[in-house]
Amino acid sequence: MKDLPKAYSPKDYEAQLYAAWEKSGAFAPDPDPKKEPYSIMLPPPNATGTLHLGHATMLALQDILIRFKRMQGFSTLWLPGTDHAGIATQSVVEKKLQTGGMKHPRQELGREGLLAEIRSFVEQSKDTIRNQMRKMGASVDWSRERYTNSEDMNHAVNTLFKMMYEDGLIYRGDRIVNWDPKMQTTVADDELEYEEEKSPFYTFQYGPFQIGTSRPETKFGDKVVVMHPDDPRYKKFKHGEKIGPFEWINGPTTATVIKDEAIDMEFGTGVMTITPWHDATDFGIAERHKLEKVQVIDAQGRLLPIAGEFAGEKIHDARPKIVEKLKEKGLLVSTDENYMHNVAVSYRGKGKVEPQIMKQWFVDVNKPVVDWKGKKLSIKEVMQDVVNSKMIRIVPDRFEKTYFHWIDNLRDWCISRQIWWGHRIPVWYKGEEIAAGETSPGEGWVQDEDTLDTWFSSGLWTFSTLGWPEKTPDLMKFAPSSVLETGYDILFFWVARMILMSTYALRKTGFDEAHSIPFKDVYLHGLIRDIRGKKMSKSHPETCIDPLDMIEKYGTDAIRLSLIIGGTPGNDMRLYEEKIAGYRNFVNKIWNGARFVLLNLDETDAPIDSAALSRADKWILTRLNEITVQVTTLIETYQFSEAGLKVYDFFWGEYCDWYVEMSKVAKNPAVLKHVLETSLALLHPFMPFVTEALWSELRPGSQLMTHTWPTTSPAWNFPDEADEMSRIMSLVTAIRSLRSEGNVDATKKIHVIVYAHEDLQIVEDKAEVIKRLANLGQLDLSETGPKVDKALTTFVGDLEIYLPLADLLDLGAEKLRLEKEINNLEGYLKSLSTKLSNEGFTKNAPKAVLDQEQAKLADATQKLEKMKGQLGELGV
RNA sequence: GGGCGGUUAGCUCAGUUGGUUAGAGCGCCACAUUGACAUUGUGGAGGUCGGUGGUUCGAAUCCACUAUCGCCCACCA
Repeated sequence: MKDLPKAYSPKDYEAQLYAAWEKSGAFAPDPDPKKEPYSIMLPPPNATGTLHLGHATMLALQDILIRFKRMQGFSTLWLPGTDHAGIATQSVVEKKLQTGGMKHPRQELGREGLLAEIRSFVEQSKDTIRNQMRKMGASVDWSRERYTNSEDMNHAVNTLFKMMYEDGLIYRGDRIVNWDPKMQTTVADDELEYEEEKSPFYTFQYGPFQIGTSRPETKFGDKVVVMHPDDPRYKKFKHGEKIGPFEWINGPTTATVIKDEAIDMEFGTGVMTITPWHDATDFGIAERHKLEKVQVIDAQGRLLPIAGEFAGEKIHDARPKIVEKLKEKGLLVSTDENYMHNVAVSYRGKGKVEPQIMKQWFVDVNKPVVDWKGKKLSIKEVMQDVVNSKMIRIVPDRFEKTYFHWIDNLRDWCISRQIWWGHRIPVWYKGEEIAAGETSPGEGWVQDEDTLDTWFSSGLWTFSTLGWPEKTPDLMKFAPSSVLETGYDILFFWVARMILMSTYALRKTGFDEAHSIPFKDVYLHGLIRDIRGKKMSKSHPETCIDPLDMIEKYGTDAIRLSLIIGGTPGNDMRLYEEKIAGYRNFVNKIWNGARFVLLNLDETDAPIDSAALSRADKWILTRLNEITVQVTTLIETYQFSEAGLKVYDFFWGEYCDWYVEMSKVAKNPAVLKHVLETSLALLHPFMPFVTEALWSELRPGSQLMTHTWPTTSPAWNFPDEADEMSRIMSLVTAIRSLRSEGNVDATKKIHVIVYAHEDLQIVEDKAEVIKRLANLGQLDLSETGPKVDKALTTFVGDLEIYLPLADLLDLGAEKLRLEKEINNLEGYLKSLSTKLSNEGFTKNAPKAVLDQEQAKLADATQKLEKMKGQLGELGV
């Protein structure tokens, strides 16, 4: 007799259990060389703050996989870590310093001073994150924790940079970049967000043309007017023709006509002037036609001397004045005040982006430098090949399409950032000379001031964390990792970049193609949304859920389940408190189910006696086998929600509601205990804490986390008895339903089909049925109340009747149903035999499939015969 | 403009190669309650699976068209 409290209190167990797991050393991979490796690299959260529900989901999913594989006997590595998140972190810290009263942190603190501030902030964040991961129950190997901006990571980054530089993959060039004047840095194309903005759209007279623009402040240097070559309105203008002089903002100007297909004839007047320095499309046109590029706005967002009287003004202030001047000159044709357009904003720093031409470092994605399957491929082609050839599988597979589309449009990647926080570019300058390397080539060399894009270093995550460029035992054993589990929102940012970096770097350092990929599977989870389906944000505190609050309130197991169940790969999921409370109830149900077992255990603790199994025992053991197979397969195919639901339903709906109830009349402690323990094992990956807590009550001194994953027991498989049992259960349900309607004594005619041992009897009078049932089980069913209710449930274990159709049925309806079913089956049989007589199918299909089809055929034939028999017996 | 996803009970969602009477949780209604559990049990009400057409013996599931909501990419002079 154990004395456990009536309700499970997570707080009393969780921290203590986690500490015990950690102490047991089982978080680290088992060194046994016979065990197959299984590894997951945790997508490193940004070391900028706290974990949100997205992180919690990711931790839960990965922990399920790791715990599952660990129990299955793999040598599992789950490597944790954090990301330094360049722009995001520097921006957060600068903002903090500014709210603290410092006006210009960069100028006031200098490079080293600001970096010191950021470092201490990051250390704090890391601690918070570690603590939260522990609370989530994440069974990560803390001894291998990594950080993207540590010294060894820096070494890996520098080594790779140098390799790429020497291969000509990294080059420096003048390119149009997305300049964030607020953070004073460039931003990558895919780090842009677009915000809708209403701003006036002006049409100006430009020589003989009318041109539209929402940005008149860029128009000072425009000397090129572009139109579509097929536009009939401008047929008389020739490509290359000079126009003017005519009056423009600051006096007369001339222009050149250029015809280019990039122009949309439908938009505005179909003519525009271009500003190559400050617009990506214009830059493209200028490159194609080898046009001059003039800078109009500086890096701080101020107009340059070319703007004449407006020089030095902020664009925002200058814009209305410029329009006013053009209006006075009679050059303003019209103004559309309601023009809606998108403005590019930095995803990280939230600053409005101004395109600029600048000297930046780029990665060439089209240069064929990778030895890949006997050819020289560009990194872009390798990225396509690994997914095309299924070396890497993306789940759900629809994201493969998205991935390919992104790669098809991939341009050279700008990797330099004008911020201080991050990996400083390992390039050194001395006059005109340039050298790449980790350390200064010597006297008088100056290192590049800029840092690398954060994704450059996180792209190395899967292998740099294992010790690359050294060929460490970990790297040899655990790369490539088994699965990358992350949100679909960073498929491009990160997943693609890891594929790029890993294939290049590992191939370059002697790994074959199969060992150069970063991971074998990619599992993408959806985003967690609030009850309204909106992204959770701090601006809506009423629907924004903090995982820590929920853990405090409902326990970790409950929140883990509520994040897993009901979610499907790649689809967003809504979360709300009631759902978490629901799973808290399940946690408590498990607790109490186990309490019952503990109270009813046999002192002898004898093993299951196969010769002394009741029908109920046989049924629950058979069901347990089925569930074990299903759950295993479902987890292996990343169907976590279904897997969790399966055990949930089994444990609550079958084990507790039926088997435990029956045990109150006639119990088999060995079976009770076995099914409970196996269920706990099956549930452990989903809800590690409560299962481990109960396990230690059932088997003191033993650890569930490292216990063997359940397998089926062929000796305890009784499909026929299980089948009978479920029919009996249906009958009981039907009788309960009658009783609950107050119909126990009713004389209403209902036909019940009861197959007794041998002879078929059709009993038309319900009262008669009740009487017979009562005789069989010595029950007085005329009584109502919980006693009868309970008795009905419990006595089915001994009920010696067989019910193929556990229902109360109208005979006419039953006949119709059977006829319909027979008709369907005949059609089914026809299609099966057609399939099996088709040579194309029989020749090409694998044997297993053929056998399966044959079995289906036999099965259906038998079923058909049975139904025909039943129809005959009905005799209606 | 290109692509992807959703639309199933009052609400939130499952339903993976088409197959008995479409499921769960929450909510709702009725009943029950001293022994595993009120964080409970039992029963019930509630759905023409967005629409139309097609394929099939059989469609929530496959195909075509369509409506609507959402997301991603590109473009926006």
